[in-house]
Amino acid sequence: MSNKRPGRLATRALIFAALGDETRLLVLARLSDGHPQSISRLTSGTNLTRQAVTKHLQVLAHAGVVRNVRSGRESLFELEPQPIEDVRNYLDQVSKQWDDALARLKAQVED
Amino acid sequence: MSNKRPGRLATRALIFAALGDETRLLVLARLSDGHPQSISRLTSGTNLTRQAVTKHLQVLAHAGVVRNVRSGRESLFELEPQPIEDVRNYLDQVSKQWDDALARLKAQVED
DNA sequence: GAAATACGCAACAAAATGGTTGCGCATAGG
DNA sequence: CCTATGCGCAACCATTTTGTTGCGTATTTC
Repeated sequence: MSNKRPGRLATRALIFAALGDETRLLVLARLSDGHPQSISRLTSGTNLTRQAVTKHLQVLAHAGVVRNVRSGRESLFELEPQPIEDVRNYLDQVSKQWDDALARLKAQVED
Repeated sequence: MSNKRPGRLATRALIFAALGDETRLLVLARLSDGHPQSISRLTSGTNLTRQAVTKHLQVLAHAGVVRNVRSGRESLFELEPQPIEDVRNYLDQVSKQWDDALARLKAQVED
């Protein structure tokens, strides 16, 4: 029984990796206004080709950060907030662990 | 005068990219206890070579997520919380924009 | 129905990434 | 002093990523 499931850590790494590109952050910012947008629309404003933007969108979609909906001849993408929430909470947790650890170290020194 | 400065977006992309790897997330978790640790120590517990871990640490250091301090013959690494705070706040902002946008859309529909 | 728009698929190329091995140097400890 | 430990550097390799071009297909629009 090999565990083929990605695991939480791998999932988070995937999400972070998806966010680790300037173009994709730009796309993300554009989609954060709540309006689904087509690939062509998202392409305008970048200096890339439509296919390049398509690939970036697929990376985001594979990480679950974005969802695709087909409408007529257009392929619309909208933001999916849940994965972002996930990594946001994760970073909160890391920060908290760090703070707590520092507090403990400081208390130990002052003892 | 070309602007050589990375820019906020590029900086954030760099940080996210640094977090976008399972091994590096593991290292991060290990360092979040506040204790600086040597490369050899961080290598134990992974199935990688010391050089591989060194490269991962360099990626993290280049993103500013981690800081290197030399102590004798050991190269210690400790977590640097500021970049993590930065992207954490950024994700907060994205989430808020999304929520606000949805609220506006909903209000418009119910109108 | 013909032209324009939006897209998908595939092949390809260049560059970045993730990892290894081999080597040499510095420092700690018996 | 000599040995073991911890690192750094460089070469090298395989894979993935990032981007392009070319072409075919579906859907509007006139």
